[in-house]
Formats: sequence, C-alpha cells, structure tokens
Amino acid sequence: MLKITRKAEYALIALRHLISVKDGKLVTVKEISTQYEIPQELLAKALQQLARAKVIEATKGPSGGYKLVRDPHEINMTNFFEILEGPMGIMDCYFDSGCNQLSACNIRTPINRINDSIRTIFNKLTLADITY
Amino acid sequence: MLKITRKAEYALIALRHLISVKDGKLVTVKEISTQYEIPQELLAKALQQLARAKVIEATKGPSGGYKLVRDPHEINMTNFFEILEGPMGIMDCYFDSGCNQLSACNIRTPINRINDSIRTIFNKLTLADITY
DNA sequence: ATATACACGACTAAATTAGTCGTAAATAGT
DNA sequence: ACTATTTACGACTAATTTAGTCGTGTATAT
Repeated sequence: MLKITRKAEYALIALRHLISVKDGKLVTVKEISTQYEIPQELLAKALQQLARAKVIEATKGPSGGYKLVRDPHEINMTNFFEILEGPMGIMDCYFDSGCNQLSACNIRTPINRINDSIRTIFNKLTLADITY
Repeated sequence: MLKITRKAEYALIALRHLISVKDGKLVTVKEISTQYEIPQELLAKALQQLARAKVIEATKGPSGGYKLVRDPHEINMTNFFEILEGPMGIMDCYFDSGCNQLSACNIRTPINRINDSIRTIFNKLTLADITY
C-alpha cells in the first residue's frame, strides 16, 4: 500500500544519475541499466516518457543517449510521478468522480485532505532535493 | 501508484461510522456493508483485524456487533494503516534490507526522507480528524 | 434448539505492475 | 551505401498484489 512503482523508482535513479553527470554529456539507457542493475527495456520506457515530457532530451544513433534539459529545481515530485504514472491520489475518487457511492461516502472530505497533504509534500520536493 | 487499498478505505468508512454512533451502541458488519454498499466479507475481515488490534471490540451472537473502544484521538493513520496492511513505506527498502542493489542505489537517502515526511503526516492525523 | 453474528483460513478472480519482444527510425562512422 | 548503435513504441506475457468469496467454526441471546 502507498507504494511507488519500480518504473518510477528506476526513473528517479536515472535522473539522479543524469543530474550528477557533466553538463551536456549524453548517457545511454544501457549504461544506466548496467550500472544500477535495472531491466533495460523497462528503464527505456520510463526515459521515453520523460523525453516526451521534455524533461530529458534524446539523441539517437551511435554516441547518442539522454541528457537533462530542465533545471532540477523546476521539476517537483508531483510532476515527475504524474509524467510516469498519471494522476496521483491515494484514492481514485480524488480525480475520478465515477464512484456510484459518492452520496453514501462518509470519508471523502478527510481523504481529500490527506491527498492534498501528500501532494503538497511532493510539490515542494524537487528533483534537485533528490540529489541531496 | 500511492494508492490505499479498498480494505483500508472500507475500514475507514466503518470506523467513521462507529465514531458517529451513540457510545456503546453495537453495530453489525451487515449494517455497515449495506449502508455503504461494501462487500460484507471483505469489510468483516478488516474489522476482525481492528478487533485483534483492540481498536474495536466484538460481541458475538444476536444483537452483537462492534463498538469502538479507543479514543479516536489516540489512533493515528500510521497505526491504522499498519494494522490493516503491515509496514507502510513507498518502497520496500524502507523496512526491508533484502535489496541486493543497495550499494549501487543512489536514491535511498532521498526516498527515506520522503517516507519520513509521509509517515509524519499520517502520524499527526488521527481518527478523530477523519470525523472532521 | 435455532437464528444471529463474529473468527478465520483457504480459495478464486480481477487488476495492476513488471518485464520482454519485435520492429521501426535516426545517425555516426566507415 | 552499409553497419552498428541507440532511441521510440506498441503488443505481449509473467508475476504480484489486491479484491472478493466460501466453508466451517464458535459464541450467545431468545
């Protein structure tokens, strides 16, 4: 319960790696997956999502790879998780109003408050904080 | 990602219900499951766990049911979730040191900080807060 | 006795997450 | 132009977790 996915975990490891690398230097999926023992294809997918979201930038071909193209201070954990996994809430009804028991539900308000607290934490935490 | 389980959700609904009920009055699983349209057996399991943990108390037999036996202010959300779902952490390595990549892992420290933040939120939130 | 209600382990089903595979497209080096 | 390398991406399978059900037992009020 309340777990983050491995995909998010792997992506975080990769980003932290990219942050620590000399500016503009390209790093391949293979290098990262080897160094941290991460399944290559799975990491590849995560990085493709981050590339689509313009957090990192890809260069194809030999001597290609990824580099970070945004200031780590600008990307908070809510952004990050939602790029990879979609809307982040401890219950679906935070986003999704398709629940047929809404009227009977007696915990919606407190649940939303908890959600907001968690989102606030993640909003304040940026990628830069992850680097220490 | 970062979802709570339905079991926890159902238990929370039930507890909130018990809190709102006249002191000492017994409420059956059936009543709650009917009123909130919750699968009875699943809710029953959750309440059994809470009974074992001495949060609520069961009375068997006709006119039996459950009642709350602890001050809602005394039970925080970390307690609550861990009674139902075991150790609460966004990654297993927060509790479990069986990860074979620990030395290579570059995100353990920040992950633990995030974990601590979330636990702090849940520590501060009690059942009483859930009642509004 | 009987009906009601909790206790609980074993089981199945559904959903989510993790991981793999095949194919395509870009490009650097030769 | 050819080849090796690297990203892009959808389709697929496998594993794990979560959700829900069932059968049986125990206590107890009437």
